[in-house]
Amino acid sequence: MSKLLNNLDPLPRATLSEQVAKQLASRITAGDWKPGEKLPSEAELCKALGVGRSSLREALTSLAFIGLIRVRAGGGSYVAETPSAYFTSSWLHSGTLNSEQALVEFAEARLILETELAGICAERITDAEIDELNALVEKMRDSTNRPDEFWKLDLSFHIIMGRAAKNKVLDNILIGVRDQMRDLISKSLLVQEGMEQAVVQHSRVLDALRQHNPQKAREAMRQHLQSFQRGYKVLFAGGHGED
Amino acid sequence: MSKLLNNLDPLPRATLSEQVAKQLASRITAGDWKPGEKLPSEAELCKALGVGRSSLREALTSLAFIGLIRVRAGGGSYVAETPSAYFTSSWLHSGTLNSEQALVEFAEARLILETELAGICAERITDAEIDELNALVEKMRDSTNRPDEFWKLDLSFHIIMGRAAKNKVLDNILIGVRDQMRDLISKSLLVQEGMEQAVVQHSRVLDALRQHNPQKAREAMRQHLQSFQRGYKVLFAGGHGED
DNA sequence: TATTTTCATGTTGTCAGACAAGCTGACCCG
DNA sequence: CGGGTCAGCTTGTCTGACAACATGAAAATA
Repeated sequence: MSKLLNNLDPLPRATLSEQVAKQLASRITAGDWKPGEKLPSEAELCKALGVGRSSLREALTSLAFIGLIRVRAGGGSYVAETPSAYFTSSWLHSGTLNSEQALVEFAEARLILETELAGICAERITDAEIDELNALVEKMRDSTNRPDEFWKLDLSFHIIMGRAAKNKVLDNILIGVRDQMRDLISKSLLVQEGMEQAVVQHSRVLDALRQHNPQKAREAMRQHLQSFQRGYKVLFAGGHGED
Repeated sequence: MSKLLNNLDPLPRATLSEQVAKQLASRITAGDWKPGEKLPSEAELCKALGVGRSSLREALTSLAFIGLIRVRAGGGSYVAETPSAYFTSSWLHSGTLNSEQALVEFAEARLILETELAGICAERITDAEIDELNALVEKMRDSTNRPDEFWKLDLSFHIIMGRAAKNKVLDNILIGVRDQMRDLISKSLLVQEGMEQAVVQHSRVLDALRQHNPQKAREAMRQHLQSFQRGYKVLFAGGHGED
């Protein structure tokens, strides 16, 4: 039931309004329209894009909802001055992760976030949560020959840690960042002895958490992620030209 | 032209589809429909909410765009199993920042992010960027009697630092977090000698950046933010019942 | 002339209807 | 019992219509 059904991209049969939304979004982030500038009217955009008003409006309301644009009834649509809100959604939808630079930045962000999270987690984790993590590590030990199974356990470990840190804000941010790197994470485990290493490293992190030692937890997590980074760098250097 | 036009909430003249989107979103996050569950059909929702299909669909496509729900053509709408993407937008639209707990979490997240950002910034900042920051600190020195002016400079300082760190991912995350705390940040400067302190602390951070000393930069930034936290804690303890 | 009022025009908000495309389950046939 | 067919429901998209709103120009007023 779960052979290799894991990473099948749900074939991009995107709806029209979604395509329009993405296109407009990338146009805006690319700078075709700058913050504060007025977009063409709906009628013009419809004609230019060759879509009906419904589709266009669904796209515009989506962009307005995430705060990329601002629409004034009767007055037109404007690129928001502070498109701060956009950061998550833009990652999600416009595939920023193809450039190596973006990848490096994501990895760095994850390293920082996950390291510090481990630190505060060490201060706040409960015994029950420690038991959960322990069970996971045990399972991981038995799954080093099943990559797809293993990577789920790996992810669970980090998710439980996120909960155990008792900071939903950080947890959510980290979930978003991880989500962006999902494919990469699962692939990097396939590199050489990625999984054996990961087991050892996770159990080191767990030890530090068990001792409620933030400094040690941070250090263990940092080592884990750095070796992960080495893993995917090999991957990236090796398989360059897809899409 | 800019007297007290700063923090005027743009009077919630919300569009119908926006109201619907928010209502459905809060229903979902509240657990009325759980991840994986099927929402009622568009026709039913229209009748229940008393809105036309356009408005409802604009709401649904917005929620689909941010990944809260998944819509299958001909098959219905379903709450997404992994609503991770939602975190930003949920902050933005449903005012999560009223509870003290959320506030503490945001402050902690900001402390971590901004501290680490200062660290990598120290490694990568250019001379031109240092000059920019220096000019800002000078201006701050002369603005300790104009809070609204001062807080803009304060914000600019952090924004330039964000750029100088050369990591857009972290920068964007931090922008989002700061955006959530915007009101709080500006208010906390009014507390006692908030601004005089801030000038000193910013210049300490700047010194560390000028020396390209990550450790020192982190420490200076941590002190800055911790004193900021003390500031707003006073504020929060003092003025409890607004709204 | 200077200021205010009015208003025509363009733009967005919302509704309703129509049809295509897609999904689902029941029914029927081999 | 297995498999194909089809009716009915659901979403995707287009079109047309009208209300609400915004804006700038023309007109009325001081």
